[in-house]
Amino acid sequence: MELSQLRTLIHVAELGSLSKAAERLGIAQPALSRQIRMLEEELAVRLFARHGRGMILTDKGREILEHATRVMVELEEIRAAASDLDTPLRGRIGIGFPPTVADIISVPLVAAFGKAHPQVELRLVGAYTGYLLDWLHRGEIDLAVLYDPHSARSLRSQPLLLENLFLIGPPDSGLSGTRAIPFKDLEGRRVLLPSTRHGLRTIVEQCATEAGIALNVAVEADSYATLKDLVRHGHGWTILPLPPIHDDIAANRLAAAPLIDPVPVRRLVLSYPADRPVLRLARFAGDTIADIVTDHVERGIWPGQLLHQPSSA
Amino acid sequence: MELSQLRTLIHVAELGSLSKAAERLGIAQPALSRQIRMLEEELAVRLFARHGRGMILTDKGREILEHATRVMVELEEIRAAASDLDTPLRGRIGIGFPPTVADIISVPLVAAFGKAHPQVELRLVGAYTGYLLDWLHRGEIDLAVLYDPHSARSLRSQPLLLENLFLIGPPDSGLSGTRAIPFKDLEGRRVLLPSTRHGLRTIVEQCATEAGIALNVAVEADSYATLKDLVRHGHGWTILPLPPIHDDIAANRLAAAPLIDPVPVRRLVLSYPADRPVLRLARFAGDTIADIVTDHVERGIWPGQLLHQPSSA
DNA sequence: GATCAGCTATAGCGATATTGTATAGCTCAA
DNA sequence: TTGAGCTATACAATATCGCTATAGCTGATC
Repeated sequence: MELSQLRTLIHVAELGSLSKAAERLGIAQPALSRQIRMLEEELAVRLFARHGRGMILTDKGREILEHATRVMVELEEIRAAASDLDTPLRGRIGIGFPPTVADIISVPLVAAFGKAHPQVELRLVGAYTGYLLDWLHRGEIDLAVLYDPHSARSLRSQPLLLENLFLIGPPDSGLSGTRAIPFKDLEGRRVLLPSTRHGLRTIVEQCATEAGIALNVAVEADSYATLKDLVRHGHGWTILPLPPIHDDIAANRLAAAPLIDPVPVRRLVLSYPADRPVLRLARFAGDTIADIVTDHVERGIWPGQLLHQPSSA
Repeated sequence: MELSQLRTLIHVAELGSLSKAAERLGIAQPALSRQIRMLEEELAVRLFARHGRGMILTDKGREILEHATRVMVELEEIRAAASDLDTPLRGRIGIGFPPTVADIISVPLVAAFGKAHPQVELRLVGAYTGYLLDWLHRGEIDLAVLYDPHSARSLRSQPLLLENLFLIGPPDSGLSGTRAIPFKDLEGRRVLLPSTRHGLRTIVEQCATEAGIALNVAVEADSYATLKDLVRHGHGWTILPLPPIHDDIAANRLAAAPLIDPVPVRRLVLSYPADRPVLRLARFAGDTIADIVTDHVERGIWPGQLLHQPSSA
């Protein structure tokens, strides 16, 4: 096995043709034909099925291609390690967030990339966990911040934060950051919540069960903006994380109080596809996101309990 | 860069000598000298520091060696993929468990290896999470089942199970699997628990706080056997997972009841070091452990909530 | 300080491997 | 049927690799 053979395998697989690969690589077509033949002979395996106009990978060829690709990735990492490490990274990366998390993290994340790796093209995607999971699996994004899904085997996740949820009411509701409200006190009161397919709703209902009460869910709305508006106009209270409410509280449009007995929390994780190595670009993005989360929690902007060790800088 | 150069790098690094590597590889020493020189020239990096009797890796050389090793691992995976997949794996693997989990998993795990990969040498290690984490980091074990630690960045974890904890009393305590006990009922009652540095204790105290009560911890003991004995002899009640109690309940030596408001649970995860690729041996072990956990939960032997999708068999 | 053992590095040469050229042969579209 | 587009093989040319010979350095020993 030689690196040139693996390189040829990769290019022929992508182009479906020895002749096209020869043109791309600047090597005569018969040379590539023999490289593939010698690789197939050494492994005693048919990598390609030939037909009249080109060749396509067999199942076994596809499997071996994945390893060959990883070899190339490691060689790139070798070259990267050998080169000046301060050299800015290039390329593009897709990062997914739940909408409210995107609001918090986008600006400092873009600033961090702009400073360290200005040539990187960022693609920041805000969507709900179900969509983000789908895009991770399909390779349309490279990593995502997720509210804790029941992890598929194909994801590698590292916990970031247990995010506290707060009771949100109108400004004259008497709710205060300094006076915790027992969950039981919500019995009989009108609450406005996202729909049952929303993870936050599941957590709130779980807490109601633990507190031994039934919730009076007057309205379901999946948009935080809608929920906030309804609360401001006196249609009931809601339960949300604090960051999207921060400005409304400062402007005395809304009030918030912590909940206890029990304390509703959501688990935030950073997830990567498990079947692809985490490249330096994704690693930088993940580290930066973790640092931003840490900073926001430590400054009190984002109430919750950190679940990871901040990276040493 | 050529594979022969990477292979030479690996052997010279290990032996600290071109001459010794030449002897091992059956190639003349000047040929290896030129291979290393050409690799250093291509990468524009000093991989080795030469001295009078041999050569040792530089920091950069050590970093590049890790990638080179991964390349070799991927090549082995290519050869393995190419060969008959039913061929039993060989080698040795270290797997760590918390003690009670080891009791449950060891026999079916060894049976599964014996059937599919009889030539694999298993090393099953029972220890508490702190020790297991340390051994994972140091490479003394290859994967571990852990009660959910605050994950270090260097681990890749996949969730397995939310394990329910039960209230355990003597047979005449009136405790029954069919009658859940509210956590509040423990107020004022003598309870026997592991010490404060034990994860289970943390969870129980957290639940007590949520229930708004203080626990009367009469005795601390880290051994489940000791706790069981003390309970049997009427010194108080304890809170433990069900599997280690299973036989005692069947023999009417102990009684158990679920707890609610809140329900105490522990999160079980399967962890691998993040800085090493998961080889087929470790992957087989991980899949098998997940299957055993699934089987035990589905048969009711291990009460809890599965957190992963069972592998399709 | 001299000598020797143990090591790495380079030069030159022959053997081997790889690539390029020429071309045969197959498939498929027009 | 013809021609375009492709893969596969044979052979020659070129590049690479390993071997031998040996220079030079370091460090242990006497």
